[in-house]
Amino acid sequence: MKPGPTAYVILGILNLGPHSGYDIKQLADLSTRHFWATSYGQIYPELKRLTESGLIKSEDASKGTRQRTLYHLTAKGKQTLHTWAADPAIQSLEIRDEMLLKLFFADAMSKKETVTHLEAMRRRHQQVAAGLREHEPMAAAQPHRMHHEVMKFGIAFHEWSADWFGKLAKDLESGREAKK
Amino acid sequence: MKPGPTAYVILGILNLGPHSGYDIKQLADLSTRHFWATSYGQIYPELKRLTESGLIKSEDASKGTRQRTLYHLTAKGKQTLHTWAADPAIQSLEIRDEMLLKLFFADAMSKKETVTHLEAMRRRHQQVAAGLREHEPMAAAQPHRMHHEVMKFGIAFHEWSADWFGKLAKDLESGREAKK
DNA sequence: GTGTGCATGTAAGGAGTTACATGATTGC
DNA sequence: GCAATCATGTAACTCCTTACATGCACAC
Repeated sequence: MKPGPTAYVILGILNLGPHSGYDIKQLADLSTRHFWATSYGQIYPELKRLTESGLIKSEDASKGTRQRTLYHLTAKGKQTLHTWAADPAIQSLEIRDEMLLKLFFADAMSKKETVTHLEAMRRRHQQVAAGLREHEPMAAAQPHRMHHEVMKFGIAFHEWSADWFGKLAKDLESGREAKK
Repeated sequence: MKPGPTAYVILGILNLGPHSGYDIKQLADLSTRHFWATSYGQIYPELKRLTESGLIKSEDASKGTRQRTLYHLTAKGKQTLHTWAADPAIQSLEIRDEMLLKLFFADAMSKKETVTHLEAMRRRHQQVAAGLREHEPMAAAQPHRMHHEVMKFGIAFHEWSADWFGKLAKDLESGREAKK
């Protein structure tokens, strides 16, 4: 059983240093979340599998009676991570956007409802961009350039999207057609 | 059991006219695929469920011994579709991009590998945009404006992305830092 | 006569979410 | 004392993909 992308989220984070399952979740939420989300329900079982495969190793870091387990990459894990990352084969990109779906079927809406909907989409993208912006300083401060670049991509994408839907809303409202 | 977004793909397509399960798949692949993909494994069972819920109705359209079933919306189905579409509540947007994930963990790559990877990302987005472009005339020809607008958004998004990664690749290669 | 497209479906399995359960520590 | 946060995990469930199975019709 070869590891899926979620396993590589874990390996990638552990490549930055030893972390607990809890840590991994927090870090993923601050960084990879906007293009690859994870949950505890995936992380803990995956940590077990990766340990069994010898890609990571656990070490007890409990404090008193409070349990804590740190994981770190093994040489094999590091190797596996690198092999995966360096493989340039085109990988899947999947998007599931329910609002875009609603917009697509907007015949079922009045023009006014459509404009409202477009406004909501614009706001959503702006909010996501703002959320990412908050964490940007952190991404800028750490030494891994691509961490920051990927964050910048996320911000730029959501701002660009907000813009696009804002423009379409305006066009629709003013009744003009055709938009280059 | 309330219908999920995939059910609304079906309802939305049936709102355009009666179609078979096969038709629905073809149409979805040409239109909603880039932001909400579906497969036969979802469509056929869902058609059964929607029929049982009274949102759609089947009618036999076999030709000789060759089986064919057309489905069309009932009044209740039309109502359900409209209620869903008009609900402005912010809906989920999910992105899963394995290449972005690899890029994020690019510490595991050399600079040269990273540039190659960025180039691959650029090409991927260009290819997707080109694929959508092919279907654009069809989207432009039919009377539902939002069908075309959503298609235009897809094209613009992938072209914008291709551009972004192309620029980053150039920046990295020329060794310059900071990119506004 | 044969390959391509039309047409319908299912079974198995993988991936991921949600809700739940439990308990310790820290700061107010 | 109480709330928030740290910390680990599981069970049930939904959603979706993939692979398979079957067969007709039509154009070449």
